[in-house]
Formats: sequence, structure tokens, C-alpha cells
Amino acid sequence: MATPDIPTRQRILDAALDLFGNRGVDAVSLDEIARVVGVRKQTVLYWFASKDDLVEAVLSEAVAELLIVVEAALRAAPADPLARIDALVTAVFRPAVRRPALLGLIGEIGRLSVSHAAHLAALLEPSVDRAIAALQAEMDAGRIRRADPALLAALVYSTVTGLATEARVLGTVGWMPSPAGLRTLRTELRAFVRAALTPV
Amino acid sequence: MATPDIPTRQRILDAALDLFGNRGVDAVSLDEIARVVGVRKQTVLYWFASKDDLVEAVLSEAVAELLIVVEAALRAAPADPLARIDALVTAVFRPAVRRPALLGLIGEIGRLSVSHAAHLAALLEPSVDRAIAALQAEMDAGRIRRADPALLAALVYSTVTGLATEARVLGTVGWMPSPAGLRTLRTELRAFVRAALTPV
DNA sequence: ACGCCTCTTTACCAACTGGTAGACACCGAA
DNA sequence: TTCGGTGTCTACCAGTTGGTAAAGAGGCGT
Repeated sequence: MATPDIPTRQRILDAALDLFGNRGVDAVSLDEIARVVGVRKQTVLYWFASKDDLVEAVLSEAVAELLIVVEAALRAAPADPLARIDALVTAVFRPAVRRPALLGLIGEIGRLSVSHAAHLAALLEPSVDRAIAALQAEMDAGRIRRADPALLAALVYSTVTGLATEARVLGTVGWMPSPAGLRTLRTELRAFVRAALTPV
Repeated sequence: MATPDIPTRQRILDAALDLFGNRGVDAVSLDEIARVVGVRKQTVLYWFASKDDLVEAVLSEAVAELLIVVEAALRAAPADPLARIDALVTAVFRPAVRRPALLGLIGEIGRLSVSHAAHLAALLEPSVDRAIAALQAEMDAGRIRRADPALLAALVYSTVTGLATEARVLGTVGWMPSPAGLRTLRTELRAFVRAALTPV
């Protein structure tokens, strides 16, 4: 019926990603997901043996989706580290606006069960490690401000995702994200991160 | 029995703040709060007519507690804007580490019901407005980097609280927050924000 | 025609949710 | 001694939760 030709399993994943990311895993019931998909709860439980299984699958998909975008942007970006950061911020910004649930879900890591948090951390680890190594190399070359590279990565990450969350909140309270407003938001975010990383 | 002499109402507020902030409002039941306090659920409902009432009271207390710390730190800080930002970051950092639920709760604003979110926003608004005005004044004086003051405030805010959340997550995954590690974390955070605000 | 496999359904269930009604114990004032 | 208020309790309740059991429904090869 709704969204034909897309297999049920994928439709469940999509709906769950949006609902989990926007309202939190705990606040969304299997019944609600099923209703959105247009199916019964037991069909959800047929494709995913338990809610935990579904959460894990959704997390994996969200991370994969996000990493694809980021890696592609970085591959196409120039060599200058600050320009690469710009590209990264821009790349993350697009899905953050177009599909806020994506970052919202990853930002929910603190509220997930320990095993889910560990799973998510494991998925993100390789990319994080690569980012830290790159930061270290650029520091050694004097092209970005010298600091603890792991903490610097965490700071950039928390600034970007934190602001994405913030934007969602402002939306809730009634802030209209006009295209122009979003553009200045992105510009400010880039300038902020760039200033924070520029060597003295 | 437990924690004697502190009135029941206050013990409920304290327990609820920790539980709500660490695991989210939805994930915590009145029964669980009551169990932690050492009382029955109906006693909780005697002091707070509904869970909504309790949430609202907890939010008010958390904001008040945080604002007291911040305002005191700012009153004692020197006039130089970057030094004031340093003081603010340090002031927020202490409760973020000692009682992570405090910032966690405020960070949960995006998941709260609209009325709760509005209530929280109203509580924070005066301080936020003052911060924005101060940033604007310092920009005009050329003492910090020129940018949209409201967005700059949001960025500083999301960086600090985002990192606080991040620290909580790292703790969950197994990162031991040693005193030395926390000190370097605070130092890096201050350097990051300072670098992001320093005029070109 | 048959059985088999994949998918979705109906029918339940025990545990838990926030919340109501009312009883019980205690205490200080009249 | 009685009375009224305060605080906590037991007993319930209707609705929702994640999950089980089992019964179709439809297609496909034999």
C-alpha cells in the first residue's frame, strides 16, 4: 500500500530510524512503528526478533548512511586540513537538516543500553581513529592548532552534533528554519570550528 | 531511613533529577523513583500531583542550581571577555562532572513535551538574552570575533554541554575519568572555546 | 493435487505504566 | 478525649508494553 515496492523490512527500518531519532528509543513502541509502516506489530517482530534487535539494526544503518556521506565528502575535498574540516562540517550539516533523526539517534548514545552503546561505539571507532590520526599529522605539520588530538576530535564532533540537536530544539520551540537561516547557521558553524582549529 | 532529616519532597526531587538526567524522563517510572527514595509510588504522587508536575519541578530546580553556579562565577570573573568565557566554562564544567545528570537533563529538552520544553526555555531565556547582549557588546568593542551573537552563544553552549554528554558516554563505554584526565579535558575545552572566539 | 516456504495475521499474556480511592497511623490543638 | 490535618500506606484500575503461539494466505515446484 504505502510506499510500494520497498520491502517491508526496509520500510520498518526507515520508520524506526525516524521515530527513534526524533523521540528517543524508549518513547517509541513497536505498535507505533507498525502503525506508521502500515502493518501489525507482529510483522515487525517477524523481521526483528526483539526491539533490541531492531534498535541495533537501526543504529547500524544510521551509522553506515552517515559514514558514506562523510567519507565521500572527504575524498572529494582538497588537502588543506582546514578546508577538509569545512567539507566535513558541510557534509554532516546536510543530513542533519534533511533528516535530523540521523544525528539525533547517534546523539542518543548516552541513553542507550550499555550493549547498544558499545555496538555504536564499535561502529564509529575506525573512522574516529582515522580522524584522530589525521589531526595528529596535521598538528605535527603545524597546520592546525596543537592540542590533544582525541579531545579535539571529540570537541569538533560535539560542537557539530550538539548544534544539530540544538537546531531541532529550536524547531520544536517554534523557530522556523528558513533556507537563509540555515545557510547562515552553517556558515557560522564552519567559521566557529575553523577558528577553533587555526594554529596560533 | 536513608538520608535522614532531609524532607521527603526534596529527596524525591534529588532522585528524580539524577534518574531523569541520566536515563531520560520517559525511561524512568514513578515506581523506580519511589524505590530509590525508599517510599511507595503513591507518596511520590502525594507530593507531586502527576509525573508532569514532577518533571516541571525537577527542571526548575536543575536550572536554578546551574544558574546560581554560573552567575556566581561570572560575578567573580574579571572584565576581559575571553577570561569571562574561561570562567564560565570552568563553572559549568564542575557540575557537569560531579553531577552529570544536571546538564543531561537540560540537554534532554528536545525530547520533552512541548509544554515542558517551553517552560525550560522560559527559565533559561533571561540568562541567554544577557549572554547574547554581552557578546554583541564585546564584538562591537572588537574584543571577540565578529559573528551572529545568538548563533555564537548557541555554539558555545552546544560545545560545552555536548562535551559534557560525551564525557558521560565515554564513562559508560569504560573510559575512566581520572582527575588528571578531567583536568586536561577542561583545559582543552577552554582552549577550544577561546580559540573559537578570539578575534582575527 | 499436494506439501512447503515465506510472510502476515489474530488471539493472547504477564508485566508494567500513571493514576484514583480510601484506609491507617501519627501528632498537636481544643 | 476528640478532632482535623499531614503523610504514608494498601488495594485497585484501565491502558500499554514487549513478546509468544498458532493459524491462515499466497505462491512455487513437484
